[in-house]
Amino acid sequence: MARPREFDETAVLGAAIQCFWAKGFEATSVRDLADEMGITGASLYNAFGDKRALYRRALDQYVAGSLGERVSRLENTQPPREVIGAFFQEIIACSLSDKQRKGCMVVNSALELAPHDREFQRVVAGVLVEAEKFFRRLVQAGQKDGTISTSQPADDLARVLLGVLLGIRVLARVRPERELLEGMARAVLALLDCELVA
Amino acid sequence: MARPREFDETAVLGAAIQCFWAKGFEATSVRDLADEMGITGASLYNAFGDKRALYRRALDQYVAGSLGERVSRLENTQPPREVIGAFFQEIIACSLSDKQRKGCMVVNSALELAPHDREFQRVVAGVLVEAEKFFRRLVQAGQKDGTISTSQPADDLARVLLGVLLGIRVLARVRPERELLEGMARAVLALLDCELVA
DNA sequence: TGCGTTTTAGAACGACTGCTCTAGAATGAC
DNA sequence: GTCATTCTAGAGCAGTCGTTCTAAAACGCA
Repeated sequence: MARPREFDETAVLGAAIQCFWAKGFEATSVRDLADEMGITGASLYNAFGDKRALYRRALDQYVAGSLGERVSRLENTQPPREVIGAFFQEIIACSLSDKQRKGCMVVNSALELAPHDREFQRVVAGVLVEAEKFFRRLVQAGQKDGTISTSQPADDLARVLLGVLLGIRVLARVRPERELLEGMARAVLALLDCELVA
Repeated sequence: MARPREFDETAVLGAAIQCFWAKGFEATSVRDLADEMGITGASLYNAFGDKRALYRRALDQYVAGSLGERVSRLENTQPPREVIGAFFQEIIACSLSDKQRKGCMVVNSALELAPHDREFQRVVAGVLVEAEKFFRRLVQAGQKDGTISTSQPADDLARVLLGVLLGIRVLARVRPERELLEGMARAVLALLDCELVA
């Protein structure tokens, strides 16, 4: 019928992720994107619509490849308490090795786009709900088999795990210090092993 | 000698804070700023140098008026454990009543400017160090008089309090739900009252 | 009242923005 | 090979960006 597309969509989206992730939405120009993706501006608009739609696609692919991948890889392979510990270890490791200090693209989107854009607010909120549910499943399972403290409701424990996760992601972009990030994780994980006094 | 300035520097900085706080650095134009501040672009450049320097001044004034004010108002007026609780209550209250979802200008700066600008990295890191020290002073005092658990080192407790603070600030911009934010605070505060099992 | 200085307002600068258009090249179905 | 279609490259669009310039207005001091 017609001439087929010359580029691989997943691959060029990967390049777009790198741009948006490192510099944010506003600070990334369409020319930056086209250069990094190895296509021209016209092809970019033809394939993805506009800059905002491209960011949307890039964010989806990022989420699938980071949170999504991590959740499906870790869940159900170890006891729940260990999964939570391993999850935070991974987050800290990738935060500390992130020499460009890109942080987490979901968190970046939460602050730059979500507050002023209904669709992104919905999408980012959805991702954070999924993260919260992930923690809640693990906490509930751990409370059931006695490996996680029942002194706090599972809902609250899941919430605070999510909070510390976001805190680590923010702090790592400004103070990427191992002892700081590990101390935060250590303390919140201790909460899973605690009983209230009196 | 010469014609005096027609505007109050603190007042126009307040207007600049509102712009930068709500929209971020990149998305705020110098024309937006001049309009909101009620001065012309030329006066703005004459008085503050350039856009980046203006942001710097605005951030300083913001920090003094928010974290600085809050710390000096709350510290030493109640037992340390109560100060920490009151601090989080205030943060949650102002996050929930923030209809524009501006969040915290320090956190916003941490993500938008600090990773790519050495000076802002230093300034923001400094503010976060101050917040951490504030929490550490309170935890240490509480551990000394027996009102805060010693099951975790004061350093780690201060770190996790900072982490949850940042987490609340991020989450509130996307999911400003009372039960979610309060649950996070509830759980981390419970850690101050905990003892490890066995 | 004039002088020197510093303010002001608003036009103007080149560079860049997101985006579109015009060509022409490349493809698959017939 | 022909043709309709869809790709590519790159120039070009109007608009906005941060910043500066020009000129006039407003002050303190003599």
